[in-house]
Amino acid sequence: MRVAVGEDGRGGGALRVLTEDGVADGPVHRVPDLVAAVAERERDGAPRWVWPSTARLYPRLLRAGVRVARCHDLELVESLLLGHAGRYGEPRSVRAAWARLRGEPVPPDRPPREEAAQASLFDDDRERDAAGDDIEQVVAVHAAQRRAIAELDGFALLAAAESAGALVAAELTHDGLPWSADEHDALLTEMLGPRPSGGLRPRRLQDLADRINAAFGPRTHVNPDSPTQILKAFAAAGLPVPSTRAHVLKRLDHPAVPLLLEYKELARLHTAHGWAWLDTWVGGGRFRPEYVVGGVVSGRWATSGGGALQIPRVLRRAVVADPGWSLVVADAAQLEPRVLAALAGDRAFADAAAHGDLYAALSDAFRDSGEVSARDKAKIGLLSAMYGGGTGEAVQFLAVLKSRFPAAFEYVEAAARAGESGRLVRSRLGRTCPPPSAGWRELTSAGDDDGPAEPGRGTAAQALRSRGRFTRNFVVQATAADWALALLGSLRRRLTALDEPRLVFFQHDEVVVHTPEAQAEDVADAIRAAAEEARLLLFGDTPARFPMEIAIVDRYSDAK
DNA sequence: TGGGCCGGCGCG
DNA sequence: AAAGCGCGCCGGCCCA
Repeated sequence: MRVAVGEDGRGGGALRVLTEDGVADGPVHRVPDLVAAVAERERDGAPRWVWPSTARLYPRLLRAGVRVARCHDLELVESLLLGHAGRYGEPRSVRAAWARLRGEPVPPDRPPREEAAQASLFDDDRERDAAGDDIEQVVAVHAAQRRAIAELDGFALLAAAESAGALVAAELTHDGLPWSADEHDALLTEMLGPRPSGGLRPRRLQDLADRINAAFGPRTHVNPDSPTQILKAFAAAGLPVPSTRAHVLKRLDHPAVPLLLEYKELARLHTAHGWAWLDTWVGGGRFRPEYVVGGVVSGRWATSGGGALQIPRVLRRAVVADPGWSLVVADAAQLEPRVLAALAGDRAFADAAAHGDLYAALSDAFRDSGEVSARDKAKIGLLSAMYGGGTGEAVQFLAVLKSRFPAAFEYVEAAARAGESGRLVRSRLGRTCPPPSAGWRELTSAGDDDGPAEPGRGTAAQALRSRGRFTRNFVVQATAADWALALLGSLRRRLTALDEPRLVFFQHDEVVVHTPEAQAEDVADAIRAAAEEARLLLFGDTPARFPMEIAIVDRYSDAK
């Protein structure tokens, strides 16, 4: 059973029962307390909730202690359908979708900030009504989406997985990642010195900054945070460099270099994940980042604050399970090459990807050269195939891959050719890459491959290759995201059955579950089962496997 | 002073 | 050793 939901902007709303196809199957029920109404229906029957936006509605339900099993997120599905039709970036609200159905002018989406502010800003009923949902529109847009989905292979699963992902994302924010502010503070103090007052540099950073200045001599003054000033200082010292990136500096023989490298590393920790970050993002022993489902074209999630997907490895020491609880940390080993093996139906490759270390399994195709191990050659070759590299030694490694695994090789080559000719490519479940920009079409259609390039735009040949690399990678990265989303949905369902364990972190191909110690092994089993279910849902009987590396720990940093 | 771009680097 | 893909965030810096 499905139930359509519309909010009225005052805490109430409307519900309407639908058939699976989305046909209204009863009258509209107006309810004064939407949270209570959803809670009640979820208890007796757990329908699939059809609502405009999980990100807007579900946090309120969670705060009231209400969790739901399934939903259909109209805005996320609208985005997927628009993308499939090559119409990236068009408004995706229910209002906009309704207008498209009726051939009326399509209203633009409201920026997220305005949306967040809306609840508190309205001071009269008319404005509230304008911000609320029209249940008739909800029902009609859902029915149209169901019809469109039915025409597209894999899309029903994609819509369900994306919607389940939205539930997970809201729950991750609500539950939070266990985070020890004391451990974090101790780590910062160890590495940077005591917390400074005001906007001062921590002692260790100031000390390094002073020594860097001394290393450049008495007449030079540099702010180590300024790449421009560092470039000038090295040039003045007779060492012109193209940039101040760590790998460039490493090649220089100058006393400032080791100091600068250390400064950069510590300054990064201080500015990105220092005390200010701790104050802003950690409270009550939990880190609560905001995730953006569908925020990356490939279907990966983005974050809108807190940088949850860029937590430095050294900080994982601050992620500590509650007393009597454990963290179950699981990541999909070498997910992308395995996805390619399954996608391409490359028998030899999939067999190699059936067990254990994939790169090691492929390394018999290569020879150790002393400098580079056979395993590393296999890895470089694979990454080059998936990312579009192919300079230097990678060329030979690619050639070996091509002869050993022709189907996998051809799969990504075909995706690259599609991109270069301006066509769209899709993930296994149908998530579609954005079309090339008008500027790209203009630049590449003239046929002036090596004509004079306009400043800053590059040549047509560069643009073609760049688009080819993008679509080449898209098919693999987006299908890996399909798989991860399917795993997440399956795991969420299994954890609900275990009751207490909670998903607390998700990062592309890795999950962390916070669980009572006694249930840790059950959680590990649930993760393995979810990975297997995702494999079957996406690829059926492929011989490729997606092994999960699982660790049961008290601290995130103790996993691998 | 605030917006926007860029260099650089964290994560996968 | 870096590279080839996808992101977010910071400080510096330029401009209005």
